[in-house]
Amino acid sequence: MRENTTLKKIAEKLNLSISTVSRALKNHPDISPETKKKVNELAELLEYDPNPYAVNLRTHSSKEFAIVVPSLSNFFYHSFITAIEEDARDYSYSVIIYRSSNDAKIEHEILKSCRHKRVSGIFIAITAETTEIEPFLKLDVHGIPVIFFDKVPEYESCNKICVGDEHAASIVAEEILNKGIKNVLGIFGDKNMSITQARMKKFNEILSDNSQVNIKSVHATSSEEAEALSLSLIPDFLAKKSAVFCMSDEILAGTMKAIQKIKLKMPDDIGVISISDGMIPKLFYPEITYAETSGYNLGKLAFSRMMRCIAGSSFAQTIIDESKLVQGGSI
Amino acid sequence: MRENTTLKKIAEKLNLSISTVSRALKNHPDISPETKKKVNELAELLEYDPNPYAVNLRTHSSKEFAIVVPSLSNFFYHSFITAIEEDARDYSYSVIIYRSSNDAKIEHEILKSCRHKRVSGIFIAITAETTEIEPFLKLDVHGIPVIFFDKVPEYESCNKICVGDEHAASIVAEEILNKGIKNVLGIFGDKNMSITQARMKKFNEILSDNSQVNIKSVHATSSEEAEALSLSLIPDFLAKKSAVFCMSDEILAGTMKAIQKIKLKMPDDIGVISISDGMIPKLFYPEITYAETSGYNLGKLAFSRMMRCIAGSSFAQTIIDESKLVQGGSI
DNA sequence: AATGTTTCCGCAAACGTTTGCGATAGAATT
DNA sequence: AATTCTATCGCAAACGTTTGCGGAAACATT
Repeated sequence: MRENTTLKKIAEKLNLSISTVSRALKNHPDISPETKKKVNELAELLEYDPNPYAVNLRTHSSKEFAIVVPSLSNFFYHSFITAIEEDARDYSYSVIIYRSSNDAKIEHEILKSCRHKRVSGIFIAITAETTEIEPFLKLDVHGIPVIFFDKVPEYESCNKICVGDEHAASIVAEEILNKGIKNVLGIFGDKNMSITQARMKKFNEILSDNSQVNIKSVHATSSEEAEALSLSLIPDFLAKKSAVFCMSDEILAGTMKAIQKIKLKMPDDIGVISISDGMIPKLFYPEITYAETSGYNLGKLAFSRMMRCIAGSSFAQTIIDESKLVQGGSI
Repeated sequence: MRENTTLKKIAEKLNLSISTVSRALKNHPDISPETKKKVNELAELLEYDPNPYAVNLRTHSSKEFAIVVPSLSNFFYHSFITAIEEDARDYSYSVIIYRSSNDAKIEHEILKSCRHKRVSGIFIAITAETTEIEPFLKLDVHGIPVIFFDKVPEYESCNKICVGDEHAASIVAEEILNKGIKNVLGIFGDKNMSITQARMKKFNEILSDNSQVNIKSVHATSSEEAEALSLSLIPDFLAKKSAVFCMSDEILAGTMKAIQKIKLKMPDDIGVISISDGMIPKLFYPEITYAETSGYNLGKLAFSRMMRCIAGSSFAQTIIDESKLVQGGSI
């Protein structure tokens, strides 16, 4: 096992002190140009790279961000991560990705590890079962900023970056009105999730304003359940100009299975519209019209908020990212 | 910013030396049971956790694995990561995930970072443009085992865990023969990729043995290209008992778009079969029959290989994971 | 009572940096 | 010629651990 080159080695070869080498490498004004040149050349040759553990031990700063997500099999998180990584690179931070598996215990361990590694900051989408926020506040006490995104806690005074659930639901509802749809089947997710409540409230609100539209809302907690509901309910909707709204990708997947099974054609037999990050909707023909929730945008917003926190802003803020309608041909 | 508790603080409160506290915490036989009890209790109370930077600086070991993948939006890698994380937890290793974005330069930086962090080991699926393997060999010199998976280099003497491309292609071909298909359109990926060559060779080999089957092979490098090819070629196949084989999810997505566009019914109008991790095939009705390449299996195999390496095995090995046919109803 | 064994614990060095401070030389100022 | 600057550099402490070694009791053996 070959050893890494250290300041000490460079110092010995050049007959200098360790401190001089260290300063030369960071372009400290105390060091003469000639010495700097010599040191830099040898460092280059020996492929010197500072030992991050020693640096951190000394300086208490790690120049790395942590991103914690419940799951990775998700286009939305993937594009969020992409956005963060892009920006982080510009500021020469590196990013490490953690996966909580939607398990509060694992999440807690990850947090602890982040604390001890003294990461520079944490971006986190909490698990569905996360109830305590003290651990997060504790991180702030330790000087590690926490930016919540997507799945955020109820707690008020913390930094949250969310997709605009109300806004997404509203542009979907508007589109339904525009198309002159008279019958709507809305399939929503788990009743207890705040995302469900927000999307459903706004959606029903807008469509109820228009007395000519007939709405039926149901809940499904899995793709299979969405499929079963679609199979049993959609046939009743075929008589008149109608559409089904799927609140999420998971539900959309189930509904599409049913539509294929009954051999319905979009948009004539039935319209389909959803809220999505855009991956699933593009697998079908015609492509599904959807309100796009952009993980990428969210990432950009989260990063700039993070940098502000690191710069010293202790002011907590909730930022909402609005989505835009992407036309498929399904409605 | 509150400070973390250190050995020193515990030592002072208990009027002990730092070394005694350290040893007590690791249950060293030199320490009396009473002292151990006192120390452990106070450590618990103060939420002591060793500073990983100090530990690493001292011991040169980090107890963490790195997983490097080109992309995260991929069910296959996701299940690979899941498998590694499960096993790592059992051995109290933690895992950090890096994303190379299919960029050799970024990959190289990640590798450097891994080296300086002295991760305990690296699991990596290399980028399409990775040509040099010296950096990987250098890691081995530094005592960091590297296990390649999925996308592996040509280089012989290294540890590789791959899906059995030949085997997957063969069971797909067998299924085509079983179903009595006479006309086959095979859509393969980029000609230059070894995975394409392996799958195509075996596929054509088996079907050619059977003189009654008529095969046409084409290449597509994107989902859109696959769709275009499907649109133009599939109509010619409708006359007789025929099927299309999609080498990958990307191609399958394009082909399915075309099939929906032409309004064909599976399996009567045309059969569809593919090699996949299983996510995309389940979005359609009927579900697509596919040879399953399991990231999860690969992960388990990779991990046990890794542990053997850490235990000292310098013997390089290539392990092939065979896949199994998952029946949909598409052929 | 003298010696040998345990049992329990502390000293101090080391890992590789960063950084405040002091030291030395020559140059510039009186 | 005595003094003050300035430019360069080195010393040493600190970050929080781990660990070889040695030391002092307490106990057991002659």
